[in-house]
Amino acid sequence: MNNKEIAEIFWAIADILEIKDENFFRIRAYRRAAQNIENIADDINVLAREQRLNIPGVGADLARKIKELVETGRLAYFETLSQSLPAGLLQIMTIPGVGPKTTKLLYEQLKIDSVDALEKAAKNHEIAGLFGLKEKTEENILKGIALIRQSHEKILLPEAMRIAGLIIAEIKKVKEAKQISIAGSLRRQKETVRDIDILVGSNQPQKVTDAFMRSEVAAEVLARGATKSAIRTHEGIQVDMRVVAPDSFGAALVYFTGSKEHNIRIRELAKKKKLKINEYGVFEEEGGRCLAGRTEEDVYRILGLVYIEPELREDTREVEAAAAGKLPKLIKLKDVRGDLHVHSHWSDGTASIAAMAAAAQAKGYEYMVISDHSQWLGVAKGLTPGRLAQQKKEIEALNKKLKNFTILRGTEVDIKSDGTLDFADDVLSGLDIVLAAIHSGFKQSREQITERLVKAMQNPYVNIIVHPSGRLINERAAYDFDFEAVLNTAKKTNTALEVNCYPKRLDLDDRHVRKAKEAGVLIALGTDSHAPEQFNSMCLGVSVARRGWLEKKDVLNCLSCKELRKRIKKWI
DNA sequence: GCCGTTTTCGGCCCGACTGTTTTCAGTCG
Repeated sequence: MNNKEIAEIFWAIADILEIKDENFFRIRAYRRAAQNIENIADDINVLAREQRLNIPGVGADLARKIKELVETGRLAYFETLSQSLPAGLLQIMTIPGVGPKTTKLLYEQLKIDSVDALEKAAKNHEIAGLFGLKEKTEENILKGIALIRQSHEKILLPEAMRIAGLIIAEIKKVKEAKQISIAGSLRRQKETVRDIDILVGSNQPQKVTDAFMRSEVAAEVLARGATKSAIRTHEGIQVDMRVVAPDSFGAALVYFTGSKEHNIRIRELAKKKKLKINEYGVFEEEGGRCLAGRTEEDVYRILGLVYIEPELREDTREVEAAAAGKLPKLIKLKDVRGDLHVHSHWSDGTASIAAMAAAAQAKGYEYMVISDHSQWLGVAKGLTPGRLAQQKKEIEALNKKLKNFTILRGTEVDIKSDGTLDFADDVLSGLDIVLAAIHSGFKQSREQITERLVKAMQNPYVNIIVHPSGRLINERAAYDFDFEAVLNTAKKTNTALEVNCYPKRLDLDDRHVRKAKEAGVLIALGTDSHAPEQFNSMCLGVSVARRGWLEKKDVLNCLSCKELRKRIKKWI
C-alpha cells in the first residue's frame, strides 16, 4: 500500500466522520495527516517498518493505523466506519455545493445513497421542501452532478497560465485596477491545478468585477459578490477573483496564495504573538491596530519570518526555516545556462541540429546536449552506432561555426528490460555526456526496475538518468521503484537525476527533487525538446526545482560548459 | 486526533457568498 492509497483512506475517514457530524478537529487531524502523507516522497512502507513515522500531524494513533495498513493492507477502524454508511454518500459529497450536512439530510429524509438517486430526486423535485432546501438548490445539485461527470482531470500548468493571462489582460484594461496577481496553486506553480485564482488591488471592485465577467473566457457566472466572484470558462475551469483595497494587497496575496495548510500555520504563529492575520492585514489582537498588509514581505516580517517564496508555501517546514533564517535561495530561470536534453530530426525530433542550436542560443544558453534516442527505440528512429558517428561529423562542423555556444554530443540511451544498455561502452565513451532512460517494461516488479536503474547508474559513462519515474501526468502512473536505493547509487556514482520539463512529465516531481537534494544528488534540467519552441518549457522544470527547494548549486546546468564537463566525471 | 517558549489538558485560522432566512447555516477556499 503506497502513500497515495493510505492518504485516500484518511481522506475518506474524514469525509465519513464529517457526515456523522463528529468533532471538527478530529476530522481536520485526518485531513492534515493525509495531506502530509501525500506531500512526502518517502515511502511510507519503509517509514512504518523502520519506526520512522515522524510525519507532522501523525501522532501515536494514526501511526498505529498506518502500521496496520502497511502490514495487513486493511484498517479495521475504516472498515467498520465504511459499513455504517453507504459508499455513495462520499460520492455525493464531491458534488460542488453539496457538503456533509446536505448529504446527511438527503440520506436521512429521502434515503438518497448515490449520485444517480440524487439526480433522479432532483429532477422529480423531491428535494424542494426539505428543511432549508428549495428549487434553487435542486438546480444547483443538477448542475453540480453534470460537472463531476465531465472528465475531471486537473489541468496542466501551461494551460492554466494561458487562461490566467487572458483574464489578467482583460482586467489590466481597467485603470482602477492598481495591482493584479495570480494566486492559489497556480502561483505556487503546482504541476497541475484544479482552478485559477486571481487577486486584484483596487478601490473600485465593481469595475474590476465587471471586466472579469466580460472576459471572453467566461462561459458562466458562478458567484458574484461585492469583492469575491467566480466564473467557469468554456473549458470548464473555475476562476475565482478577489478584489481588495491596495493597502491590503500583500495580506490578501498571502491569504489567497495559500496553501491552506501554510495559512493555518502562519495564523497559528500570529496568534501566539497576540496578533490576528486575515486577508486585510496583520492586526493586534487587542485594540485591532493594523501592523502590516500592503506587501507580503511586511506580513512575514511582522511574524518574525523572512519572505517565503510562493513555491515553498506547502507547510513542509518552510515556516520553521523562515523563522530560523534558513530558507534556500531558490534557483531562477536566468540561472540556467544550457539545456541538457534535446532531440533533433536524427531521431524523433522535428528540426535540424542547427535549428535547435539557434533556438537554444536565442534563449541565452551557452550549450545544449543533443541526446537523440538509441537504436532499440525503433518508433523514435533511434540511432545505430553508425548513424551516431555520422551525427558526430555534423555536430563538429556546427561547433566550428558557432560562437559562444557549444553543442555537446550525447545520447538518450535505452535501459533495456534486462538492465543492459542499448549501446556498448566503447560507443558511450566517445560521447560528451550520456543520458539513460527506461522506455519499456513499466510493469516489471519494484525490484527489477530498481535493479535496472541502479545498474545503469553503475555504468561508468552514464551521467544522467532522465525522466526517472516514467510517469505521464493524468495518463500513466510512475513505475514502482525504490527511490532511496536509486538516490544512494546516484550519490555513490556521481550520477545526476533529471527533472524532465515536458509539461506532461515533470519527472522527477517536486517531492522527489527535495529528497534528492537532501541526499546530495545533483539535478539536471532538460526540456526533452523535440522542436525549437519546446525550449520554452524550461520554466516548468525550474518551477519543479523551486518547489523542491533547489538552489543554483544543486542544478547541473547552472554550471558553465567547462565546469559541467568537469562535474559530470565519474570516479568509479 | 494532534500538540506544547503559557499548556500533558484544552485548545485547535478566518472570512465571503449563496440560499434560505429575517439573523443564519452550509459551503468553499
